[in-house]
Amino acid sequence: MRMDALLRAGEPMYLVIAGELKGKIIAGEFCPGDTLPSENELRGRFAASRETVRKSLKELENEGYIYSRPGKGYFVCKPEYGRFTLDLREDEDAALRHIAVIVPRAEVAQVLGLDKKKRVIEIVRITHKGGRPSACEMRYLPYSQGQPTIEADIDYAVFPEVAAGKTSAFAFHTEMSISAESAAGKAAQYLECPEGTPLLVLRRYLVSLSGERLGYAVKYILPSSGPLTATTGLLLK
Amino acid sequence: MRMDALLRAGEPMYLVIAGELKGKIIAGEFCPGDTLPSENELRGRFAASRETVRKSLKELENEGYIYSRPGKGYFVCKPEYGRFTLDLREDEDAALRHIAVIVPRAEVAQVLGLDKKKRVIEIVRITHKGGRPSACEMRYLPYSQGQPTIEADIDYAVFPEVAAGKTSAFAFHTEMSISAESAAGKAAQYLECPEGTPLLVLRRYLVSLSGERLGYAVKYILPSSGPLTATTGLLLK
DNA sequence: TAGTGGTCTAGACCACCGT
DNA sequence: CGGTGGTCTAGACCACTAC
Repeated sequence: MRMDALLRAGEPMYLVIAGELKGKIIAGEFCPGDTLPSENELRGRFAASRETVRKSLKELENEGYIYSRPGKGYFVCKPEYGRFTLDLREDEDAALRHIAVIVPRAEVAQVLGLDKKKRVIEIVRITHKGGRPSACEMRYLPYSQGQPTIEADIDYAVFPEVAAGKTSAFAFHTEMSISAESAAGKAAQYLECPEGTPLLVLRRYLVSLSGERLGYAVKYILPSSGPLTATTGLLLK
Repeated sequence: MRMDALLRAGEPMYLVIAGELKGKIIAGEFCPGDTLPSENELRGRFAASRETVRKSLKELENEGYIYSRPGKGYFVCKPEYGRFTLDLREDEDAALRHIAVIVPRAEVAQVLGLDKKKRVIEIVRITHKGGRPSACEMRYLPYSQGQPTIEADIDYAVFPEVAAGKTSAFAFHTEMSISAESAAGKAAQYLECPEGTPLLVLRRYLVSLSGERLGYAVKYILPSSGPLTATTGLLLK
C-alpha cells in the first residue's frame, strides 16, 4: 500500500516521512543517541523506495536532527544549545556621517596590517533612534592609491555587502568580536553620551581566503538601542 | 567517458562535481546571481547520471552556496555577511558558587512568568581567569515543589545540556540577548570589581515549543575575560 | 513546446559493522 | 555472514518557466 493518501495534500513522500520522524524526535519518542529505524525498516513501513527514504533521512540530517554511521545506522543528535545565530542585517538605517581618506591611528593600522604611512578610507555612520544617536560605526579599508577612484572604493566600502556583488563571491568571510567598553573619545562624541557610559562594541573583520584582513569596522551601541538577540539554530520549522 | 580517474582518489563522483563547482564559485567564475550549468549540461559534462548531478547540487545548496528555482535553474547565492555564528560551548570551567531555592526577585519572576510566591532554584557559577573572577552566571528555574527532589532539579538545572539527555530532545530552544551594562549589586560583588565597570551581559532563555520560558540565565562578563567571537557561517571547508 | 528542476522507482555494487 | 549505510544508474512522470 503506497501512502498516497498523504500525498494528496501535495506533500512529497519524502517530506511526509521526514515530518513523521521529526515529530517523534521532538515528542521525545526518539531521544538523543537513540538509533532510528533502518532504511529497510522505513522502506517497508512507508512503502517507499530506498532512495526516497534516504532523501527523508538526508533532510533530517541537514536540519541537524540526526547523523548516520555507515554499517551501524542513524542516530538522534544531541542538540547544540551552545551554538547561536546572530542576525545583524537590520542595520540599513544608518546615516552617513562622513567619509575621508586618513592616516590611520595605530590600532587600525595594526588590525589591517598596514605600515604607518599607508592611508585608509574611513567611513562613519550613525544610527538614530527616537531622534537621538543610538549607535555609531567606523569602517576602515586600505586606500589603494592609483586606479580606483574614491567613489569606487566607497561603493566597495559599504563593506562586504556590495563587494560581494562585484568580485568573486564567497572569497571573503567575516569575523566579529563582541565586548563591553566604557564610552570615550570619538564614540562618546558621536553618540552624545557621557564618557563612562557602558557600550556594546562590535568589531568586524573582513577576511580574505588567504587570511588577510581587508576591512575593519567598529560599532559602538548605546544600551538605549536595545540588546542584540541570538537564537539556537534549530527548530525554525 | 566516465571520470573514473577522479574516483580513484576515493572521492565519490558527486563530491568531485560539487568541489569543481564550488571552486569556480569561490574563484569568482560564477558570481552571486549567476545561473549555473543545468543538470543536463552537467550530466553530459561529467558523464554522470542525473541523480548524481543532483546530489552534487544538493550538497552545494546545503552548504549555502546555491539555490534552485523550478523551471529556471540553479543560482549562486549572495553571501549572508550579516549572519553570524556564536559559539558558547567553552563554559565548562565555571565553578559552582552556590545553589538555593529562593523567592525570586521581580525581574526573574516576570521573565519566567511566575507569580510572586512561587519559588525558583538559583544556581550561581563563577568563572576564574588568572586567579581573578572573570565572569559570573546566575541561572533560574521554577522550583516544582513535590516529587522532584532538589537534586533531580539540579541535575536538570545544568540548564539545557543535561535536560536534553533525559527529556525529549529538541523540545526546547534557547534565545539570547546581548547587552552592555555597568557593574552593580550582586554582579559587582561576585566579580570583585568596582561598580560602573562595563560588563558584557548575556541573558539566555530556555524556551519550550509552546513558547513558555522554562529557564533563565544571566551571565556577566568582565572585559578582562576577552571578547566573544563570532563568524560568518560559510567557508569552513 | 522545449527546457528546467522536483519526485520517485527498482535495481546494482560497495564498504563498514557486528556476530 | 547478514544487516547497515554510501554511491550510482537509467529510466519515469510531474510542475513550472519561457518563448
